[in-house]
Amino acid sequence: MLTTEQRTTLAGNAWLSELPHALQARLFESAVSKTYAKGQVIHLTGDKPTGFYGIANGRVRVSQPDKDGNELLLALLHPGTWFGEISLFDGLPRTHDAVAETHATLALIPTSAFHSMLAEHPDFYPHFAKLLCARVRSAFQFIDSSATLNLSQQLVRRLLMLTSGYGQQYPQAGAIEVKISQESLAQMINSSRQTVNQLLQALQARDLVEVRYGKIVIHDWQRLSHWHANTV
Amino acid sequence: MLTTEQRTTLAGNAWLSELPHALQARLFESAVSKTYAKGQVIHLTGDKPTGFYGIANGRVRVSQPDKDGNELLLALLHPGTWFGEISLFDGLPRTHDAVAETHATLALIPTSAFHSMLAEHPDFYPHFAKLLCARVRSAFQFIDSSATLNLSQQLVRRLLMLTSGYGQQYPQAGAIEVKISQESLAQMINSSRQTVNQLLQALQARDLVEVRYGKIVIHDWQRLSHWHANTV
DNA sequence: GCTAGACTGTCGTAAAAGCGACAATGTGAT
DNA sequence: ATCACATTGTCGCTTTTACGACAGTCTAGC
Repeated sequence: MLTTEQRTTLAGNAWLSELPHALQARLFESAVSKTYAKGQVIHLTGDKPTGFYGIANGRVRVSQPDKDGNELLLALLHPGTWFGEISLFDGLPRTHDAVAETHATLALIPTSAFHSMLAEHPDFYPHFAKLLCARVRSAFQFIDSSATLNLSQQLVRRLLMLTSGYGQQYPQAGAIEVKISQESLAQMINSSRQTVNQLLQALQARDLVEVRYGKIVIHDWQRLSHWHANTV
Repeated sequence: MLTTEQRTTLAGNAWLSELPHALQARLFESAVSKTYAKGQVIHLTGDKPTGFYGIANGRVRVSQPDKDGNELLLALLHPGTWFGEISLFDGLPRTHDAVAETHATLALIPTSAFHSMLAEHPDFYPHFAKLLCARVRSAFQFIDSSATLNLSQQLVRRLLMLTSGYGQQYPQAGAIEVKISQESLAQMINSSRQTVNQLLQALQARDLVEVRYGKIVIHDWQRLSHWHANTV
């Protein structure tokens, strides 16, 4: 069972808040509350789909291990974000690892409950199709723009992408801490640690980010986003 | 109306060929045949959705104009490929331009016909969900790997991506001609014309591609794909 | 509190890629 | 057939980035 507070958080999501109330209610009915300890694995690349997850609280890292065993961070998911729908619809294995970065509570809608819900209410389908579309659009935008950005722009875009849940999340209100080393950031944009350090220093000088030990703090997501849009 | 030959081509697609016969038949029923002259626009970025397209013959360029007005090629679609489903499901404007590269015949399933088909047969939904999932998976794979590839690998991956319809197309059997200047290719991987020229020469020396005036010829897609997989 | 290990900041040097220039070649229009 | 124009191939030179090295700083765990 989910608490009222958890439901409020889960409903405060761009996609879910626009769903008809009947669907929202049905989702919450089917949801099972699961808690994860810090560092606990939610699912791994290659796992069979177990269900559709919504984050009630805590933070989830979505990543992939690369060939050298390093973690390649794809997204940092915040409360209110739903994920895991892809494996649910095509039945294929998970494409990424999901790990609880902090102690976290997730709403899980198990595969069977999910499918029986859709069987009962086929009119719910279009809403999930829209969610998938949002992911595709977000990903295509990323691919298109990777052609024209210099390193600094790529770095900022990665930071924005990491913290915006791939087209689903509302931008976070307060400061966002991205726990990632400069080494890992460098890997993500195909660059070197030293160069990333320089770029981050430059961004910090403009008050766009704060560079800390093992993490980047984004105090004003909107500001960073605007800067990115205007320098492209 | 579509000819039998056109139907055979349209059904020879990885996604469509696995659909239940009832859905295939229904798609063909709703389809309108449209022909386009070489260079004719099918739809532009920002257009309202008109329907779901399948290529019966000819070749379609999917691109976006960049800020300098240059064409940023995203995909080269071959007979048997279906496209345009994203705007159909979320009702939002087109994300790309689609232009007939050669004289082309397309099957168009108009928006209204598409939606009434789904209203009548909600059991068709999962199949379209799978198509969307394939796009998402293909795009995510692209994003993940862009972190770890050097220029040459990025170039090859773009060529493969351009010619594989973003997770939908079977690899083409014969030689594939990618009509694109080295200048445009350079733009796509954030590099310079001169560098792309060197990289292409190197690939040509290994018989992986043939460099011609204004185009790249891929004689053996599988071979290029294997080379790419093994050098990562 | 202390300590081991991880991370950051900043050198200098080496390697890679960008970029202007220009000759040579292919293509489509007339 | 000719011609204008786009594209390629290949110089150098300049700029950017990678990479090794090392000192200083932070954090988690005991």
